[in-house]
Amino acid sequence: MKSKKAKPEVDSSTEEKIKNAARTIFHKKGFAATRTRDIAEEAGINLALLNYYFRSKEKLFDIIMVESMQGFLKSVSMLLNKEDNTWEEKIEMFVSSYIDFLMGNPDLPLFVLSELRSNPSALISKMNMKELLMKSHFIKQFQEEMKKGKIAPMHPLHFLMNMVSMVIFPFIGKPIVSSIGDLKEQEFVELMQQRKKLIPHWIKMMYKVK
Amino acid sequence: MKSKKAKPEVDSSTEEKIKNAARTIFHKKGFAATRTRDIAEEAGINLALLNYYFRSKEKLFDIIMVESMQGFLKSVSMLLNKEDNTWEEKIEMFVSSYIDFLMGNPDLPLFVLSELRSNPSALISKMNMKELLMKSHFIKQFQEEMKKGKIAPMHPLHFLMNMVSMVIFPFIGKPIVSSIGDLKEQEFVELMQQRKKLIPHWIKMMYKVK
DNA sequence: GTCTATATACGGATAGAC
DNA sequence: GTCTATCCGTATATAGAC
Repeated sequence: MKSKKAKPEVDSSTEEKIKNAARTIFHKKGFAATRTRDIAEEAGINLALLNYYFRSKEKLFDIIMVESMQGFLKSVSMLLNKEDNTWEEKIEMFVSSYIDFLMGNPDLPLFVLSELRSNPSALISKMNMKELLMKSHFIKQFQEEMKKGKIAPMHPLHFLMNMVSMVIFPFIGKPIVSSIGDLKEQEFVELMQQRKKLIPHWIKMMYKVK
Repeated sequence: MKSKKAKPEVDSSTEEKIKNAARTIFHKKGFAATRTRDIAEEAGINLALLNYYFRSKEKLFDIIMVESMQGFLKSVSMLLNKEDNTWEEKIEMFVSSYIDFLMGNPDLPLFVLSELRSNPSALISKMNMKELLMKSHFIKQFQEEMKKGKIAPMHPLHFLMNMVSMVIFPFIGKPIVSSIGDLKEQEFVELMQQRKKLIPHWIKMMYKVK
C-alpha cells in the first residue's frame, strides 16, 4: 500500500491509526455490521483516507483478519513447540499466558470464529495448522504419556479441544456468564485469574487412569 | 401477525417456511450479513411476502432470536432443575442430550453468542438466567458435595463454564478443529459421540480432592 | 496526504396489480 | 395471499480541490 520510510514514524502514523481503529471495530461487530464511516471516525480521520490507504473495506478487513488469526494461534503454537519443558509445565505456561492475552483482546476469539464461519476455507487452508499442532512436540509428549499408560488413551484432539475451550469459552460467553453469575467486571477478572491455576490442575486430574 | 386458523395448517405454511429459511440463514451468517432477499429465496417465496408476514427484517430476526435463545437454554435449565437424580447422573443426561441437540443445530451456539455481543443487555435481562441456573437444584447438589469435602471448593460458575464449554466449543470451533485434525464430517461426528461418555467421566475426575 | 462533495450500488421496504 | 416493479435510505468508493 505505502512504502516504509527509512526513518519509521511513531506507531501512530495514519496507516496505523486506521488499522488500530479497524481492529477494534471489526473485532467488536464483525465484518458485515462494521461501517467504514465508524472506522474513520474511531481513527479520527476522514472516510476518503481509508480508501486512499487500503483501497477497500475488504482489503482492510483481510489484513486485520490475517493478523488476528496469527495472534489467535501464535501463543498456542509457540508454546507447544518448545522442546525443553514437561507437558505439565507447558500447560501451565500456555494457560496463564493465553488468559493474559485474552484479557487484553477479549473480543478476538468470537471475532475469529464467527468470521471463519462465513468464510470457511479461505484463510484456514493457507496456514497449515495441522502440521503446526498435531505434529508438535507437545502432542508427541502427550502421546508418550498414553503409551506409558499414565493417561487414558484418546484422540489428541480431545485433549486440545478441552484445554483450549476451558480457556477461551469464558471470553466468548462473557455476556451470558456475567449475567448468570451477576458479575461485575472486576469479579470476572478475578475468576479468570483463578483459572490460571485451576485449569492446569483440572487437566492433570481429568486424564488420570484409575 | 396472522391469526391462527382453527384447523392449523401443516407445518409448512408460508409463515413457517419463511421462519425456517430465516433461522437457517441467520444462524449461518448472523443478522448483519443476512439479506432478506436470501431468506426469501431460501423459502421459495417472494421478497415482498416476507414483509407482508413480518413487517421488517428486525421483527423477523427478533422472533428467531428469542426462539434460538430458548432452545439454547432450555435443555440446560430443564435438566438442572430435575429433583430426582444425582448430580453425576444429571451431567450424563445433560451432556448427551445437548450434544445430540447441537448435532442438529451446529450453528446455533455461535449465532447466539455473537449476536449477544452486538446486542448485550436487550434479551438477556428478560430471561433471568441467574435465578434459573445459580439457584437450581443442580447447583445446590454441587454445593452440597463441596460442603461434604467430596469435591474441591470453588465458585459454581467454574463448574458450569467447564461443562458447557467442553460440550459447546467443538461446535463453535468446528472449522478450525476439523482443519487441525484433518477430519471428515463423519470423523467429527464420531468424536462428538465419544465425548458423550468422555466428558462426564472427565468431570467426575477433575474435581476430586487429592 | 487530507479534505469535501458526489457518484454508484445495494438492500430493505412499499405500492399496487392480480 | 402472492406477485412485479419501484422507491428510497444507507454505505462504499471515487473525483477533484487544497
